[in-house]
Amino acid sequence: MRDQRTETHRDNELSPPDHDAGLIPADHESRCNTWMTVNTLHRPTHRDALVHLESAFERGDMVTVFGRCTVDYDGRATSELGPGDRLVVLKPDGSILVHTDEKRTPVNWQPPGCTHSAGVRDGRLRVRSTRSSPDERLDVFFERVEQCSAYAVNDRSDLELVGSEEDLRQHILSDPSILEAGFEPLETERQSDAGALDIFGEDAEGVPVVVELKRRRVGPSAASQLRRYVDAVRREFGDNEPVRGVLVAPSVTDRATDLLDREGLEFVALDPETGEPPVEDEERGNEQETKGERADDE
Amino acid sequence: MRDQRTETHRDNELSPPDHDAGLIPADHESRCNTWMTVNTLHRPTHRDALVHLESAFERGDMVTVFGRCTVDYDGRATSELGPGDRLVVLKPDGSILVHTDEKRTPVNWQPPGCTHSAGVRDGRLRVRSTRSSPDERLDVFFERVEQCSAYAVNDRSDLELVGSEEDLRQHILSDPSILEAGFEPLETERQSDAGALDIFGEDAEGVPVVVELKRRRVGPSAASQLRRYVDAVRREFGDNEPVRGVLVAPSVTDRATDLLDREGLEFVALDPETGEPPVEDEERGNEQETKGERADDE
DNA sequence: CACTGTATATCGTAT
DNA sequence: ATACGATGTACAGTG
Repeated sequence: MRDQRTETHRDNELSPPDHDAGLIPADHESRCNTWMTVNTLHRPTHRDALVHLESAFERGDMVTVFGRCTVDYDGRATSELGPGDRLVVLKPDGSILVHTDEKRTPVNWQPPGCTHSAGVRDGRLRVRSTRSSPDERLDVFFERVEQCSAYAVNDRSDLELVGSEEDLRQHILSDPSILEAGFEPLETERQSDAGALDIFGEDAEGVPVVVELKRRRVGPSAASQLRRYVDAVRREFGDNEPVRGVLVAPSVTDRATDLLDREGLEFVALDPETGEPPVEDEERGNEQETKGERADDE
Repeated sequence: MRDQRTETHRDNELSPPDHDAGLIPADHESRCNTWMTVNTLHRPTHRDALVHLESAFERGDMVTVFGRCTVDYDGRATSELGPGDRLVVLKPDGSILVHTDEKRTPVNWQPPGCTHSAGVRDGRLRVRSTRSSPDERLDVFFERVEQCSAYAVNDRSDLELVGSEEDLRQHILSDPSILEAGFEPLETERQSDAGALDIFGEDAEGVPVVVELKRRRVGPSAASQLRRYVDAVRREFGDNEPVRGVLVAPSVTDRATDLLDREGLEFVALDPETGEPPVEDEERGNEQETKGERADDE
């Protein structure tokens, strides 16, 4: 992902804070290892934190700031957050996260592409992140900084993930019969007036089939999406030509089943990881005949 | 291996402040300065980090761990992440985030409700977060810990946010004419076979109107959603009764406009923050006559 | 629990 | 840049 650094001298921003509570002997720390990967100030003055932040931005470090703060956001929406202790994470790609002690989702944030800056205003440390298009601004005002760390990140690895919709597609393409005997895929991402079709193919009778894939249990919106695609293909092919629509997912809700039935669309249960029919919980209310023929109530 | 500096700044932790897991009374706020709110180890041994983590979990602290690690996830999907430097955040509500130096979204995570644990396995520090239903496990293996911090978080403030779909609804309910002259809201969240309708009302002629609200520019899926609702109400009212469907959003894409037209549905442009027609970029390809009557090409 | 829909969604890809 | 759909979406509200 990123390159590692080669510079270790950072003594300028390691000026010790004024209070002595929780002091880190910075110079000692920097000598501990040749590659300085973390640089931390405990209870710094706003001024020291400011210098620390700015040099971290300069270096392209990832930064965390913990302390008592308020947050102000104005952009796609507008929000205010009163005083509290939060962990703020600033990334060199321009993203910023404000985390409380709850939830996976930050209470405030900004996606990559923003510009970070810091300053002292009215006796508070202001950490600001802005961007244009859309015009947005996120301000964090610290009345007190408990800790401020800069991290030199070295990360080349990419995440490998199994069980996506793409995996489900590969399962079907490598063995089309798991969808239905005689199914023949003709095209993936085939364009239509309504957008790209996941899989377009023909059944054993040569009837066109639109296949929409979902990696997890589907509701009404997936049924509607399939309908839009089938409608588009029908407009393309004319009213005389039959076109089938098949929704493929591990399971389906009752309301979606009703919708599919009304629209004359079909459902096939497949697990995205295995490419096989998922194990049925007989208790659950969604029994579908996985081995029976498809209902031809059209 | 490298066990330099095993005891780092733990002095305050050894005299427990007994601050019952971050729930600090407001009237003791002044004393908060003397309490230890952050507890940090630099380059700890795995064993020291382990002890630090476990007592932080015990206290209900928020925790960050930075170092070189690999990540293993198995649950709704499966993923692997090779070695790299990451910032791991563990929250007392059971959520965990693994952040690289890029993206707003963590590279791996677990939502609230998980159980955190830590241990040393094969010379690596293992931080594990698990839950059942769904059965999921996230393992972070640190080959080296650069820094490990525990934060006592005190946060009572709630986020106040303006510009949501709910705000748009309030705008329309307090002045229904911004939707259309003579519009009368009758019910919000009215139930139908297809789900709850944002606003259900009547126009000046007494014709039923289904209103679907969106806080931002809408595409085909919003049009389909409105169609599902209108269909349900039409089934309810019978074929003789006319039912109108109106999509309200700041703007709409071309494909969604086509879809709405084909379905005989309507669009009204309103900004969720102001409740007024948004300022038009004449350059943009989505000109709609904001002051003209609605197109009655049905 | 499951179901449904919103989100400052974020993110990737194609146009 | 916008459009469109996937996401291990997360999250809230309801039944």
